[in-house]
Amino acid sequence: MSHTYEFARPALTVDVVVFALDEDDLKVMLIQRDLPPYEGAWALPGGFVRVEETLDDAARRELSEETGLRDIYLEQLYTAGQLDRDPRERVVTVAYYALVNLAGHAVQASTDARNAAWFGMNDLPPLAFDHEQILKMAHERLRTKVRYQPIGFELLPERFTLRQLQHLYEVILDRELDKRNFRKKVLGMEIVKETGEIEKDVSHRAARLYRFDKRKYDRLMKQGLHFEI
Amino acid sequence: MSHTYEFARPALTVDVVVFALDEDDLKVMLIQRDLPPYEGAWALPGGFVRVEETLDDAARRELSEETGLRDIYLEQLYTAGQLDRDPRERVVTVAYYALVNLAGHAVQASTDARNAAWFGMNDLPPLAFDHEQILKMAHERLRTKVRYQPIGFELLPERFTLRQLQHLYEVILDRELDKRNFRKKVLGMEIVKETGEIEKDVSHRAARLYRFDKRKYDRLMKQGLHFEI
DNA sequence: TATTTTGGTGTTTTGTTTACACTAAGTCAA
DNA sequence: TTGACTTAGTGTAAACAAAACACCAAAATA
Repeated sequence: MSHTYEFARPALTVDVVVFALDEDDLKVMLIQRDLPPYEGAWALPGGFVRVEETLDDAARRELSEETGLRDIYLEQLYTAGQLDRDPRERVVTVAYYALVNLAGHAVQASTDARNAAWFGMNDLPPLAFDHEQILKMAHERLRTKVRYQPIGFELLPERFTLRQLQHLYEVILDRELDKRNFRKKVLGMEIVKETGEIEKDVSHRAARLYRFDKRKYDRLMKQGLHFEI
Repeated sequence: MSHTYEFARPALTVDVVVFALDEDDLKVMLIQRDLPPYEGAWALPGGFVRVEETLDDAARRELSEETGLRDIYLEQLYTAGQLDRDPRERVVTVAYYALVNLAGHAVQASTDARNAAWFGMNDLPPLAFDHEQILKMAHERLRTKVRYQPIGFELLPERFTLRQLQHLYEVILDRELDKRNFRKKVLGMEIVKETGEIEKDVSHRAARLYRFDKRKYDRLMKQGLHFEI
């Protein structure tokens, strides 16, 4: 079935920059394209927005179809509308970024894409379309936002050590932080809570496990308080 | 001439929240609709994105057609895609916000809209579509962004007094600032420059006129320095 | 049981932010 | 022309926040 409109309409897509964190650095999920244009090149997961779904729904659906990831933190980034960003026709894309903890979510490439894989931010292949630009913007947004919104926790397992949390900030902000000052600050804000447990299977003294206390955070923010790292 | 596609496509529009500042208050430009839906209601200026123009171009074109405003500061806000935001059909809109100084730009309602007018942010009429939500978001963005980006200057004439600048921040941030601390901070950052002139036609002691020094600002930012009010 | 690795903890110094009040310059009206 | 009024312009001290800095404890491993 086809659809006819009085005026020409741009196609509308969503693209998602999915970030994750491993021991060493920040990773992005990419998909190898199995269709022209840019056949064989790596690209952000994404696809067309259906007329009966919201933008957020479209982003979640594409992510689930192409990578198997679901129930993850997702936020709109910006909308790219250059005239020549797709060689076939006018395509406007709403870009999102997502944060996932590697431990909790196994990735499986599925029917839509030949291959899905994680790439280190310092080891990226050439990307299709304007995806390099979108990725750059997402990275920048993550860097600025992580400092005043507690989104970093989305990259960690539910229970984490303060070392892991500090490591997260060091990787994202790309600078070293002082252990004592960091712990003072985080614990002082009272937005993480001890679980009473300690980490297991490590070949050194085990650290306490904490979890992010969202209730407490929301209460503090309502009082006009301030989160900042 | 009509256009046919294999899959249904949402319509794509742009909407612009135009802010200005007068002596008392932050103002927004609204347009009274002369067509259904929401005939007679006030709405943000905006309209359909043409297939051969970028999103920014569409926003500028609509703004110019509907309000006569041109060459003003414009920045993308976010893209709204709820299913029911327009009663006629699925419409996705890319929202922008714009800043203009009232002195430099006379507003003229033109053919597209019966009427364009400024409204104080504390004295808004009911708005068409989801424009209230978009406006709220734009206001929030302005409040946060003005503190760490020198966009406030866009709301002032090219030459301004420190009193005007302080007033701007007080209105946008909705709190009083200390005169001495404010001046210390602004002059200390060295991003405004004395023009050597003083204001005219005021019925009290005339203040010095300054202008924003963009070159200096860019240089400071390149050195990794920080703007914050 | 000695060695290695990471966990966990306070104090001092430095810089930043806030609070606060008076004199100077010009306008206006009596 | 003088007195009253309005806004311009200026510095210091106190409070608070950020940064620098080093050692002992606990657990694992050889």
